Amino acid sequence: MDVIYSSIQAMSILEMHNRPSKHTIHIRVNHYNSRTCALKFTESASTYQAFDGMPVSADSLVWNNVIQTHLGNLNYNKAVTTYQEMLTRGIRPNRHTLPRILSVSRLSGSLSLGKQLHCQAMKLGVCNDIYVTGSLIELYGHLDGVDAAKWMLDNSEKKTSSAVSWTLLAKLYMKQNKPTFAIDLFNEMVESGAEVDAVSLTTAISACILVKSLITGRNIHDTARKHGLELDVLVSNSLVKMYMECGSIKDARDLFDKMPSRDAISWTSIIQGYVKNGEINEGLKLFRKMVNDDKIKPDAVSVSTILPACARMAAHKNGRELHGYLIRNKIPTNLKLNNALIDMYAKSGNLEYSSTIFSRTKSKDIISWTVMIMGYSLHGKGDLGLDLFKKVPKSDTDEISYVTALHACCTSLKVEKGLHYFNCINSPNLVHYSLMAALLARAGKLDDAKAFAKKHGVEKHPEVLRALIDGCRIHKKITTGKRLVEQLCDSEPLNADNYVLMSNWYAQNGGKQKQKQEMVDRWRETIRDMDLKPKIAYSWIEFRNKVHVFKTGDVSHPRSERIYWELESLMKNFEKIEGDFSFHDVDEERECVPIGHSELLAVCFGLISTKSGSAVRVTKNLRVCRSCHEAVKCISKVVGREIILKDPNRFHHFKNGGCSCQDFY
DNA sequence: CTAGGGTTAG
Repeated sequence: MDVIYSSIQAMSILEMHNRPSKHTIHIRVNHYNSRTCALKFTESASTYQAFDGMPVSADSLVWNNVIQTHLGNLNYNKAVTTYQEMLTRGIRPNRHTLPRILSVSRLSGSLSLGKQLHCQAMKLGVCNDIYVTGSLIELYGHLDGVDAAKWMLDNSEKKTSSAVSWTLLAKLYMKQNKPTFAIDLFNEMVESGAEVDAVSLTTAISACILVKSLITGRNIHDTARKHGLELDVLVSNSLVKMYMECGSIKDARDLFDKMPSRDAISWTSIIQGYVKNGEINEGLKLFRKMVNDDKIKPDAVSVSTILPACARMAAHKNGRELHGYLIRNKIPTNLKLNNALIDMYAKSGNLEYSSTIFSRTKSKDIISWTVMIMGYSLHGKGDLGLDLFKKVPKSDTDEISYVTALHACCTSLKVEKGLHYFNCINSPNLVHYSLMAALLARAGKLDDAKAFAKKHGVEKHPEVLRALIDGCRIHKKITTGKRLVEQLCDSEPLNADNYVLMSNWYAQNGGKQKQKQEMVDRWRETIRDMDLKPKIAYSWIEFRNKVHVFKTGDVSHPRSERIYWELESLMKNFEKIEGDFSFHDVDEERECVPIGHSELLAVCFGLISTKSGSAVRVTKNLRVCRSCHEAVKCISKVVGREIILKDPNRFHHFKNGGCSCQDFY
């Protein structure tokens, strides 16, 4: 209170006397390279003899507070004027003044002011103060490059350079995306005998996370142990995160369990780690444990780190549980959290909830619009998405919102509109190009699509090629498609999925059975010979708060036998209904399993586990294959239930023998 | 009287 009062008092005094002074000190602007500037400053030190006459005054405290207040209010000009006024009045700046005014010069982006201040700091004899050194490192680091900052640290008196200075510099390296430099710096610091503290360890550990080096991470863990800081909450939080990011869940968990006290960050990072590794069940379990056992209230931030995971996993019930938690505990939501909820519900198949939250969100930003439009589009409701896009304030649109507009055009096959929106984009990027190519190709305008790609010089790009291939698949342009797949393999020779695509192309379109099989086998061999690893297909479904995962031909599920029995009896039904229904011998997943594709297993598990009439929601990590798509259409009719299948590209709402994607998947 | 800590949605 006193501080505030004295600041106000000082300010009013200053304002009263706020007229130009007769003896303003003129400070020469130095343009020397920062590596040499300190020397030059010394040479020109005689310019600043004025300081010598200044008495050390208790008044500095008040002035420092005024500068501090202006700094806190981001009022840089006023801070500088105050500092000048201070000088003209003969108040000697001290080691508390310089860091503040140096921050002002850094934040206002003025290197020349900073250099003048550096010079004054030397003249005033405060240059070796650790706070002054720190702010100079920050100043040079942000305005004159990290090398200048390094020079600062190297030339500061080692005995005064605290861990803070080292850490500041390490942070600068990390901003420059040079985490190895940060790690080297940390090791140098340890060797130099400077005190190792929690923050410097944390910084070094986050550098390890960037380089994903478990070995380096373990070394730093050892250092932390030696200094007795292993269980410091800051250090162990970042170690837990490091182990998770570097792929050692076990180390992360061991340390986490050892921690004497955990905060919301500890819990959030271990949960996020599990979720990132696909172990969403364990993540949710820990979330409940955090709330119930540790009595920690996750805030909006920690919930919104977990929600996107639910969105990715399409774990609708889990996401809803989190949402329910927020409501029950009256946790104040913010726009980001609301957007994450809209996105989560849309991506996990519950558009109604999405649009409810969306319409209740008062101050929408462009992300709110984007996630909602994308939500509609993912569910095959491109028209609704486009209606919504019309309502987006024009000034808010950005490149990503146009991505959703084009996506919506794609799902509703609106070629003219697509072209119109494409022309509205200031600087289109590859995503826009490939969506446009996909739109044209899907609409059957394959030549236009190719011409479009060529015109923009993206005709060889994998994403564009994939879009064109899709068009060929839908419109049965078998020969053109094959050529494009070959091009795709040429342009990405190490992507196994391309050869899988090639193999499937032959399997589905390759003419005579024997010849077909030969080609399929040949491509399989290629994949094996090149030692490439195609993605493994799996599907999952939520049941009783757990996510059940199925791989192709999976027999590991406890109810496996019952699942296959169900599948076989359903198959008999299709034959009756569809006549010549049959599966392809090879599909997009490389496996030669006639039935037992992961999505069918998950669907059947859903059918036998939930009550009749309710919708079954399944998610798959790869695109659903054509035969499964047909099969699920039939199943929806036979069992009279809605089946919602999410693949990486879209949602398929199967109902009464049809699909929302209208076979344009 | 003062710097360095984890960053959340498309």
